[in-house]
Order: sequence, then structure tokens, then C-alpha cells
Amino acid sequence: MAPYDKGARQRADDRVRHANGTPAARSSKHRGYRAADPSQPRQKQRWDADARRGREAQGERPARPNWEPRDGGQRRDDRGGRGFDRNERAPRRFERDDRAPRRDDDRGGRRFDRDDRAPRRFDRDDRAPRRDDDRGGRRFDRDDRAPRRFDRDERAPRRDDERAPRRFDRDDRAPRRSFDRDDRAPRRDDDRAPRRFDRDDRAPRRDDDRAPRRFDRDDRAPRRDQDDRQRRSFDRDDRAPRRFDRDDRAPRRSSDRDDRPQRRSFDEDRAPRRDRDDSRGSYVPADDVKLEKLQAEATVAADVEGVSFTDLGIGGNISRTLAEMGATSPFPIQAATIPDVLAGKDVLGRGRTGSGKTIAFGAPLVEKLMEHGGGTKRKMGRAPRALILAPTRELALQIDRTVQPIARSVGLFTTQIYGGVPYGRQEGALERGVDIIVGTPGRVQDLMNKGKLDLSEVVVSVLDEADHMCDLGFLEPVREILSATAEVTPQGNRAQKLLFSATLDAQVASLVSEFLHEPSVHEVAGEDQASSTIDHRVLVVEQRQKDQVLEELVAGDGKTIVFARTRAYAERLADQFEDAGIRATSLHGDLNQSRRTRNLQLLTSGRVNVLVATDVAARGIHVDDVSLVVQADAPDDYKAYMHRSGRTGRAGKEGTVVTIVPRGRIRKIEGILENAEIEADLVQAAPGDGIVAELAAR
DNA sequence: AAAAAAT
Repeated sequence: MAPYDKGARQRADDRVRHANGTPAARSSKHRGYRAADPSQPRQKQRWDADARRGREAQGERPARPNWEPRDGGQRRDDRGGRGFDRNERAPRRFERDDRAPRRDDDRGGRRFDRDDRAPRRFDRDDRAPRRDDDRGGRRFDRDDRAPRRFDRDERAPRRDDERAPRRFDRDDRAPRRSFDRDDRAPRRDDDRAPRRFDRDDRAPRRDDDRAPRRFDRDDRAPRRDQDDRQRRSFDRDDRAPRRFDRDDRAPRRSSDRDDRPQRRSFDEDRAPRRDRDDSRGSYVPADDVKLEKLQAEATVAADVEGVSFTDLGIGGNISRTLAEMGATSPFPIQAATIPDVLAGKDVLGRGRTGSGKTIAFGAPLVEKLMEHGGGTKRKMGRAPRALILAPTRELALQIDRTVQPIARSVGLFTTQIYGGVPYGRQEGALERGVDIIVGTPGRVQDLMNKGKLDLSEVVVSVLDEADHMCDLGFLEPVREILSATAEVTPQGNRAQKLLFSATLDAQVASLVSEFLHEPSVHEVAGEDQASSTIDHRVLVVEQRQKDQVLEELVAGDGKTIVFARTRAYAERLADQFEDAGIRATSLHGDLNQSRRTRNLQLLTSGRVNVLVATDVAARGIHVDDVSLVVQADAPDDYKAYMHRSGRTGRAGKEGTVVTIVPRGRIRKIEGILENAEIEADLVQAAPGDGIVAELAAR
């Protein structure tokens, strides 16, 4: 009792003073002791809960993140032990390491330890970053992840591989983890340290150095590759008809439901609430419902031949920068939307990411800012005047890589505002003053609520993947953000809203009716997935043979992206592939941001052949030369199918999309294909079948 | 139901 009491007394003293400061301190202090012992752990926990509630009351953020499972809080409470441990991570991890097998269960508590956990589950990846911060020893860590596994052909230890890295990483922490496999970890280090080291160190650098380059590629590849010729050829022939077909079908599928939002979508009358509610209720049926495409003015390559960016109204500096980036002449979507944006109109644009869409809004946006920016350009602490929102961090980054050089060419600054990274840098940038914000809704809203981000001077707002932004969970934040932007420019014109997506349909109706004014609608003929150079296949596979078939499919030499429905499955598949000697990595929301960035880079740089991802990678992500897209789980809807499959067959190259379905899902996938207007062979397949080997060889 | 997005 004695030793403990000392500490407890100290704390009790503090509590008494803070809590009430009553003169009865002594006796209450005494009582306080006893209470303190058992309650002390809980004390902190309660405090946290109070603090959270307080923050929520201030409107800062919800007590529970909206992506968190409902029972998250409860679980946490149940685990009293963890709740108060929060700050003491070492012990925790330690415990968890023991629980490794249960990792999935850990998720309830996710919110507060995300970073911590990532390591747990995906050992290799997470730790690397930590070490980086701490030590020179980094390299080893990093290597552990991707490279390592491949190196280890010895599979017997398979499971060892999974864990070895973790423990191994933390040799320092040996006491915590060391238990099982200290023996092996060291070995590997010794053997491979040199190699990995090299790789690891360089990998990061490359990212930094090449960001611009890659960026260029992203933009250029599509442009250059998708020559005017190509586009024209398929655009005209194939698509025009298709689009019309779709319009016809929409009604068929969803009868009256679809009609409401569609019809209203571009009426100026505002019935935002009703629209929204209606759409929420009726848009998300169990089946893949196809909404009417928006009435659009189609632009084809012939329309833009011989036109230059300058002709469209883009200034010399920006035009030169575009040329340096590889955009020497405008693509159709750009030719269609740039004049309207410059004219101050609201615009809806349909065009695949990476095919010129970013510049279609980026270039005129910068031009517009110059126009009504005036002398305030350089002012410290100036509020941003343009906002670009994207549904994922990776996409926001990719957009910024395109827009930033355009902005800089005329002395404007951009900054990225997205989650998963420290606030300091972002807040610092805002304090210094920026002109264009590129980000994701969560962090933008967060900084808005903290008073760090003032959107009241934003006169141009862009929603990329706008239809996706209307998905459950995105619509509300987006509405709040848009509501915080300016209604009119300093010159008294209406502030602009621009919505872009490869699958822009009536799902955006509520946003359109609430925020847009007489928008002009454009699309590029031939820009959707159905165009193309992509061979679509469906393999009907027995559930228990699925993983084996997948492994055979991804064993080929070409770059492959595998889509899985859940994070856990994505991670498991990546592990399985690595265990099989295939260079693979994963991309999903359970990884911390540095890991996400790095793993994506592993694929773009070719250090791995296979990326297993959730739908976080379905939209907008451009990786050169992906020859095969495998859908380990069927997509939710036809739009997901189109976006996922659009990761391949880019740049006019050949691509193959293989969708694995169990027998029971055949009808579902057929419906999706029909809506996507894609024809695909559907065959049964089992491990070792010729068809599997043939597809893998591509 | 899951995914994404804020700590």
C-alpha cells in the first residue's frame, strides 16, 4: 500500500484542487485514495470521453468518426484496459502482438490507434516509417516489407515471414516482441540488409524527385497515347449510340424513382432537401441501378483539331506550362469546358481521370483566379479562392501534381489538405496564404471547423469524381463545404461550381440543384470504359478454389491490380501472393498514409507486379502499363466496374479485366455488365485450367 | 455491407 499510495496521493491532490478545492480537502483526500486506486484507469478514460463530447459540442467533430463502426465506442469501453492506455503505446502493441491472430478484431478501437495498428496487421509496412523517424536503421524495415518477402523463397516459414518482419523490425524492442522468432529475424537482416537498404533509401527519394515527372506522365500518357485518331475512331462509332441506349434503359430499370432526380437535376428550381432525401432513399437499392446520364453536349476530337489553349482563352504562361507538361493542344474535354469555365459558368464534365480532365478544370481555374485575383495575389494569409475536392487522398495528390505547376507558372500557390498526415504543415501553408486548396472532404471540413481554413473567398469550387462524392458519407460534408464558399465574386458574379466524373449521372442531381446555376454539361465521346482495347472476362469459380485461381492469375509478368471488397481480404491476398513468391503489395484504408503512398509507388515503379487494393484505388489512380485488372470480388455496381477496369487499357494499350464470381453471382455480374454496356465472355474455371494460364500470361 | 474521409 505504501508505495502505491504515494503516487496515488499525488494524483489525488491534483484532482482535489482542480475539482472543487474545498477546505475539506484532507478528509476527502483521504477518501479519495481509495477511490483512486480502482478508478484511476477509468478516470482517464472518462476524461477522454468528456473531452470528446466537449469537442463535439463545439461542433469540432463528431464523437465518433462517421466511418467508424457504430459499436466502436462500446467496444472500447469494454476493453477498459485499452481505453486508458492510449498514450502508452509500447505496452499496447506488445499485447497486441500476442494477439496478432485476432488483429481483425482490433478494429473497433481503430480510431485512436490507427497508426499503431497498421503495423500490427501489416507488420512490415508500418514499422518502417517509425524507424525512419527514429533511426538510421530504416532501411531494414522497409525492405522487410515488400522486397523481403519475395526474397524469401523458402516458404515453409511462410507464416514466419509474416511475422518475422514485425518483430524483427523492433529488435530494440526485443523484450516486447522477441518471443518467438528472434532467431530468424536477425538472419535475414544480415543477409539482405545491403540490398534492401539500397532500395529502401532510394525508393523514397525517387518519390520526391519524380513526383513531377510521374505527374507528367499521368497527364501525358493518356493524352499522347490516346491520340486524336484513336479517340475519334472509337468514340464516334461506338459510343454515341451507346449513350443513347443508356438513356433509354434507365427508365426501364428503375421506373419512377429515377425520373424524379433526373428531371429535376438541371431545373433551376431548388428543392434541395427533397431531392436529396428522395435520392438517398431511392438511389441506393440493393440492385445495380443505373441512373440517367446527364444531358450532355458531346465533343469529339474533330471539334478541337487545330485549336490551341490560347485560342480557348488560356494565357501564355499557362499555355507554355501545359506544353511543358506534354499538353501541347487541348483534348476534347478541355476544349469543351475551358471556354465555359472562363465565361464564369457552372460546368458538369464527364471524362475519365487522366485523360485530360484535370487540366480541363485546372487550367481555366487558374486563369480565372488571375482574372479576379488582382493585387491580392501575394498577400500573406490571404484566403484561398479556389477549392478542388477529391474522394481519396491519392487522387487529391495526383490532381495537385497537375494543378500546382500550372498555378505556379502565374505566381499562385496550391496546398494539399487531406487526412492521415500531420496538421502542422497544412496549417502553416494556410497561415502563409494559398490560392488553391486541393484536398479530401474530411480534413477540409476539420480545418474549417477549427477556424484554420476560411473558404468564404472561394469563388471556384471543383468536385472531382462528383458522383462518388454523393455516396453515403460524402454528400453531407461536401454540402457543408460548398455552403461555406462564397456565393459571389468580388466583382459581383456568381461563384462557380464545377463537377467532373467519368460516370457523371443523375446521382449528382441534389448537388446540382442546390449549388449549380444553369450548368453547361459536356462529355467526351469515347471516354468511357466500354470503348476499347479492353478484353473483359468473367470466370465462374468455386468459392474454395478462388484464392488459388487468383494466385495463378496474378503470377504473370504484367502489372496487375487486384480489387478486393474488403481491406482484410486485400491484405490477406497480398500476403498470399507474396508467400507464393509473387511480388505484391496492398493499398487500402487500413494502411497509414505513408504506406499507402509507398505501396502505390511500388507498383508504379515496377518494384512489385501486383497491387491488391480496395476500391480506394478504383477511381482516378493512374499507373502506367497495367495490363491486367482482376476483380477478386465483383464490383458493387456498374460504375465501380467501369472505374476499376479503367485502370488498364489506358493509353490505347491492350488490357484485360478478369472478374471472379461464384456461381450464385452470375446474374448480378450480368446485370452490371449490361449496365456498363460491356460484353464479356463468361466461363467456368478452376485452378490449373488453360484459360487461367492464358489470362495470366497477358 | 463495405469502402472512403478527421484525430
